[in-house]
Amino acid sequence: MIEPKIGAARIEAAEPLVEVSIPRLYAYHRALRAAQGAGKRTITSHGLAAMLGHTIASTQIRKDLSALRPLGRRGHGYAIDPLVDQLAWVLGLEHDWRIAIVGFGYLGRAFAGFITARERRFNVTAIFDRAPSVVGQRWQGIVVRDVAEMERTLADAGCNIAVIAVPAEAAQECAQRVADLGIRAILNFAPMPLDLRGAVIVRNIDLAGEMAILTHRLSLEAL
Amino acid sequence: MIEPKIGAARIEAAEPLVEVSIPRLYAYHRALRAAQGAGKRTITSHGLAAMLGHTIASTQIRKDLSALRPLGRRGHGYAIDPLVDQLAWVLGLEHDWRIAIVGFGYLGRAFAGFITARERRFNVTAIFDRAPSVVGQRWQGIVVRDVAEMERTLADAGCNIAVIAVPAEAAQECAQRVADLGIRAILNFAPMPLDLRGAVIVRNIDLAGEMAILTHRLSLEAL
DNA sequence: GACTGTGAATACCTTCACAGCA
DNA sequence: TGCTGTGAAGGTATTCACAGTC
Repeated sequence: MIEPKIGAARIEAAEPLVEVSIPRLYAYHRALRAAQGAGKRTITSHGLAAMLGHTIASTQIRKDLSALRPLGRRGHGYAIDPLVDQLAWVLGLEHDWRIAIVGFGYLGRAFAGFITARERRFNVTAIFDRAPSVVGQRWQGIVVRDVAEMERTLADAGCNIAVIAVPAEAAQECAQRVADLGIRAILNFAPMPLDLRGAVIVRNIDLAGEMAILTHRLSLEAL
Repeated sequence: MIEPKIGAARIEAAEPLVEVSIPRLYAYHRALRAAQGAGKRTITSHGLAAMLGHTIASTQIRKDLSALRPLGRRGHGYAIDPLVDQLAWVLGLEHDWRIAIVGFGYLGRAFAGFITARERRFNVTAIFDRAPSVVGQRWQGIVVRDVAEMERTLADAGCNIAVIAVPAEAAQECAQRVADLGIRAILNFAPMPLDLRGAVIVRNIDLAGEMAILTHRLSLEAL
C-alpha cells in the first residue's frame, strides 16, 4: 500500500487506480453529473448503483471510490460536488485533450461526433484520410488531410491522442507513424492488434470480438 | 472439470469457455484464416502469437485452444484447417445472424458497414431510426423504418441480435422494447448501462470509458 | 439505524513450469 | 528436440462481512 501524500497540492488517489476501475469511475462521473443537474447534493452508493441500472454493485462502487480518498460520510453518503471534481481530476478530465482521427470513414466520423458531444474537453484537432474524395473535406472547420502528409501536419495540431479508424491492413503502419510523431496514446478500432515499440498506451475497441461473444452465447443457448 | 462428451455429434468444448477468451478466440480465427489464405497448413502457438503482434502470449493461446479439445500435435503445432472450423463452430460463426440496427446515425452506419464487411454470415436485416430525414432511406437495399414501428416490423425481419446506437436518453427504452420483441442479445453503444428483465445478453461498447483510460494514464505520466 | 471503508474470502484469469508425446 | 497440454502458482478483481462513524 502506498502512503497517501497528505500535503499534495491537489487531491490525489490514495492507491494507484487499477485500469479496470477507470471506465466505472467514468460512469460514476457521468451519473453524478446528471444527479448534480437534477439538483441533488448527496448520494449513497446504493443510490448511485440504482442510477446505473444496478449493473454495478454498491460494494464495487464503494471500493472504487475508497481508492480515491475517503470522500463519503458514514451514515450519510457522498457529497456529490467534491466527488465529481475528484473524479474529473483522476480521470484527467480537467485537461483539454487534442485528438487526431486517422481514417475518416463512417467509423472515424461517428467517433468524432460521439466523443466531442460527450466531453467538452475532448477536441478533434486533426483528421486524416487516404481517399482523395475525403481529403479536403471539412468537419467542424477542420480540413481532412492526406495521411501521406501526416509527418508534416500532425505536429502543428498538438495532438496527444490518436484514434486509428483505418482498414486492418493499414492500421499497424498508421499507428507506428503517429507513435513516431510523438503521440503517446492510441485508441484502435482496427481488428488488428498493434505492436508498437516505445511507451505508447494502446486501447483496442474490438467490435467483432464483442459480436463474437454474443454469437457464441446465443449458439450455446440454442443447444 | 466437465467430462468431454466423446460421442457428441459435433466437436464441442471440453470445458465451458470463459467469456474473456472469446474475443481472443475470434482474433485467432481471423489470423488463422489469413494464414490459410497464405497457403499455410500448420502453425505453432508461437507463430500465432507472432501473427498477433505478440499482444497475446503463446501460453495464453495454448490454454485457450486446449479448452476446445486437443487439436495440436506435440512437437508439430496445430493443423490450421480443423482449427479454423472448430473456432468457427464455438464462436457461432457457422450460423447466419440477422442483426437489427437501432439508431442509424454515423455510429449505426459505421457499425453496419464494419460488421457486414468483416463476417459474411453477419447480415443487417432491419434498421430503425427516429429522425424523419433518415426514415425511408435505404442501406444495402434495406429501408430504414421509424422506431415507432418497431413492434410491427421487427418480428418480420427475424433478427436475433440488436445493436443499440441511439442517444443515451433513448437507450433504455429501445433496449427494453427490442427485448420485449424477443431479441436475446444486444450490443449497446449508448453510454448508459441497460437494465433489462429477462435473459438478454448485453455487451456494452464504452467508447468514452476507453478514452478515459487514455486520459487517466496520460495525466498520470504528466506528473 | 444508516451507510461508508476495508480486511478477508472468494472467484477469476494469467503465467509458470514441466510432464507427455511426436 | 520441439511443441502441446495442463496442474500448480501467482496475481488481480470482485464479493462478503463487519467494524467504524455519523
